[in-house]
Amino acid sequence: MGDSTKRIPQPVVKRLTRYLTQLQALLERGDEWVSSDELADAMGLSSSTVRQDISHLDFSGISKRGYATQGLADVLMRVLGADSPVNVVIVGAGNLGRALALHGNFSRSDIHICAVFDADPKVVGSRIGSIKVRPMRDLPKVVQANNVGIGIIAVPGASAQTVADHLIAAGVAGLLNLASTHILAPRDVAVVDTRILASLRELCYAIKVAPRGKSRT
Amino acid sequence: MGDSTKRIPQPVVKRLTRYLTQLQALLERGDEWVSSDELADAMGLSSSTVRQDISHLDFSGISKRGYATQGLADVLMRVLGADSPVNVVIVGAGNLGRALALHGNFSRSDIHICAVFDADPKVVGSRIGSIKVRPMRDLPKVVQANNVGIGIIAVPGASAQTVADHLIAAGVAGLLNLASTHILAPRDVAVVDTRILASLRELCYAIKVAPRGKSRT
DNA sequence: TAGATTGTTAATCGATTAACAATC
DNA sequence: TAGATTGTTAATCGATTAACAATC
Repeated sequence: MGDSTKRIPQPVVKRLTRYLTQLQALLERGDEWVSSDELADAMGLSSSTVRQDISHLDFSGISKRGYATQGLADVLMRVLGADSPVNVVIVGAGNLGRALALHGNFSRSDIHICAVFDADPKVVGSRIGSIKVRPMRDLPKVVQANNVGIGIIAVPGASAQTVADHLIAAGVAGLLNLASTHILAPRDVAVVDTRILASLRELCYAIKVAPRGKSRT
Repeated sequence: MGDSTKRIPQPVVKRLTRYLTQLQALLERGDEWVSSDELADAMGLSSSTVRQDISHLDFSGISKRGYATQGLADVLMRVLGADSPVNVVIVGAGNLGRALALHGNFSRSDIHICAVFDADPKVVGSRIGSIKVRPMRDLPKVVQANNVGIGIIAVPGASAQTVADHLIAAGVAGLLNLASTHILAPRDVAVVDTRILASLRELCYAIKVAPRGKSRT
């Protein structure tokens, strides 16, 4: 039985976000029930892990039938905080910042991008879709006025820490760091690094130690 | 002492890629030596973890002085496969694909983006920087001709699996998946998900359970 | 030398997996 | 009912941390 008072471990939270994505796909297909085994198969896990993870939630499946897709999705939304909208700002109106601001998935979700900022006066004032790029000095004002919870850092590594400091000072509670450098933040500010370049390096290592064709033991 | 025959655990590889980034920054600053403690501080780890990680490598520090920055960087490059160039293709010439193709960091590294593909005939033929967008039917040819090791999936979730299948059939050994859906691949193909949307959900959870100001125990 | 820092072992911690009784 | 699937406990596995002797 789930105990909503306990903090859910990070690896479990990571998987829960994936379950939610998967459940939403199942809902679109009209599947009313899903078993731990089906979920596990779809995401490359064992059914044991899935059940263990779900046991962190305040939600029960039914023997022989599995989990109610809609019900589980609802609980996950609530637990992950995906049921209440979050305001987000993006700093950096370069290619990556633009791509994120235009990314359709956000508009369909509870994540609302309410402003894009850039330090370059030449970029300030231009439009990304329906969003106007604003100067950095507006940051504190916008963050406070819109109760912005998350700042997305989409600037080169060299300025990432400075931008982070500004966002933290403005009052955001979480940072999504798209730059490749590590960011230092006080403990009460959550930081998630996407590290795309690092992921590529991981891949390079993986294909080096286990090239295709060479079967592993 | 490092044993180059043993596979390095995934969490360690992840951190090694970060060490490399950090070391390269230190090199630019001209630092010749770095201690486990300094590295740990810069990345929010303990010095014990850093030493433990480095012990996987065939590299020794020197008591009282630490690690030779250049030497450690060199070994990391070799171990991670960052010393030999890798050819990469991007599938999807949308905002995200374009952003990646134009991303400066790659050109400065051993990662070489040699082609961008798109299924949309309206996009095929257009240019992204110096790269021309090619039709999907050219994929197998290009992958084989350039010995492409990694395919980057920058398409919407709905077509991600199809694109993955094409890339796998063409012969890539690794996939970087920027779509939010999970991808199934044979065991000899490495897959790394970036899951930007999932990272944002993680952040939502983090700021929900531990909002700023509410000090944790 | 004395002190700082590595390399490594052992202890702790936490996550995953296996197994199975409970149950629909 | 018989069989499938959950929920949960216990066992395993692996990663992190702590500690400290070796060493420059």
